[in-house]
Amino acid sequence: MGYHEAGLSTDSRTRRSVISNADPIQSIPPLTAAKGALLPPRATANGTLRRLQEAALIGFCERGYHGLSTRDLASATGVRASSVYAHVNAKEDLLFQLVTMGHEEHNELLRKALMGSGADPRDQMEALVRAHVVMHATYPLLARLCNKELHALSPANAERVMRVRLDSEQMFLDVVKRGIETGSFHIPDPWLAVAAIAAMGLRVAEWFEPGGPRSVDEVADSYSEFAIKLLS
Amino acid sequence: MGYHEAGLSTDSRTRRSVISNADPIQSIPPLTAAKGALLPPRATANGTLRRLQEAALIGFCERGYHGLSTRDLASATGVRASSVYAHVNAKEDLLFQLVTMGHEEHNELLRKALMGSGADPRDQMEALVRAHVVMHATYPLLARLCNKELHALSPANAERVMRVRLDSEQMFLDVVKRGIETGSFHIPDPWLAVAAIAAMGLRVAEWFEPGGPRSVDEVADSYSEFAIKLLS
DNA sequence: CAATTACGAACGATCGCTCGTTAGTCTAAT
DNA sequence: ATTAGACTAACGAGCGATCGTTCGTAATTG
Repeated sequence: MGYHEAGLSTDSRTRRSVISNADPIQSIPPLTAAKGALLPPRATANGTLRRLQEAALIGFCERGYHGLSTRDLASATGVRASSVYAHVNAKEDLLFQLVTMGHEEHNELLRKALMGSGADPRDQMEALVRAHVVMHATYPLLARLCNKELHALSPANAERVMRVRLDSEQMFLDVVKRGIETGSFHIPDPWLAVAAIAAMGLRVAEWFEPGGPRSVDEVADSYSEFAIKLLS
Repeated sequence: MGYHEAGLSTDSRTRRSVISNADPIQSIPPLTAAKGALLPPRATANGTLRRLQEAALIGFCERGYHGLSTRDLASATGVRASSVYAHVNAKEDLLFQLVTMGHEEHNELLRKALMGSGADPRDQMEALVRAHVVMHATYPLLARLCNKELHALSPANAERVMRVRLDSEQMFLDVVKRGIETGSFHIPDPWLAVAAIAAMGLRVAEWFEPGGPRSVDEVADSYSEFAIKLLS
């Protein structure tokens, strides 16, 4: 069977016909064809399941979880709708797999960054922000999914994801608190600063393009510098 | 007719039964009952249309555009599904009304902030960030909708919204560029700094609670200080 | 009387998903 | 070497439910 490119047809859920002339001046960027790998190396699935995951990633991002039907998902994968269920138990499983993947990759990158940096809170924070930005610039679709479609998860699955998220947040918070104790940082509200720093990186996934004018490293450098300035 | 609270029933679109014990440790915050007004004063609609807008705002945020059916929307409004169409031509109209409202309110707040500040780029930036944060903390649901559900708009409607958005971005960019010229700011990449500063404020809508430990002013103060530090 | 707002019924389309079947592939016994 | 059986992944058909929307009509309002 030939490998179908994960191109999604026009949204079959918008029934009302729409005058679709006038290409938007700068609408949502066309994310159907990203440059690098869509999924991190920890995504071990291959074959049809892998293509399902990648098509789901693109489709959920472009249309939202409920906006992508299993038939369109199957079509983008090059398979029939019924065949999807030979690989997953439910549509939600795909979302959960992707969101889990994203959160665990993010958490591991942060952890490694922290382990690889010295004892200076400034170095630690730079490493954290760098890893945070690298994640969001390297896997922007996955990051977007993790931040926009959590509502479609069952409560039990959402809880598992949130646990990882809180753990990641705690890493930032611990570094900031220790930096205040050691006199490196001068901030009255550690949580608020962490929220601001994390937010900068999160948003990178919304505009970064692998082939664009800025390299991942340039953005990571700038943002870690921003973070240090912000904390000083 | 009694005013129905905009309580949404459990998601009727998730068919597969799910073991939903174990309340999530900190899942998506319950946004069904916000403290202040859901919509800015520029929302002139009253009566049923107003309640439709507010129920749509809550529902679209909680479940995504395609995740909220017109029947659930009507039910939350205290009306039948067919009655919705006495007030709007299509489901998308409600999303467009809300998203337009949010973007125009945001744009106007920025413009007023800029007009009310002096000639110093630092003051101007502080005013912009303050307005930016105030918007996202005062109308968090509206802000979330504006940043998560644009994909469900028709291309023509998305274009109109993006025009306002680009105009708002330009205000930040102009102030930063002039600040560099006057020697107030020292950064190599104005756009990147604007992206970072804007991102901090955008994220406020995801966690801010009107009755929470931090007041709107406190957050706005901190974030405008962050922005100045970041640009220096 | 005209306009507005609500309603129940129902339209065709699409939803997530299940079922029985089939073709291909690997293993193991003949 | 061949065959039997188990397993896999794909398929078309179709299930009941729900989708966004339309329509004719009744009640209310100015």
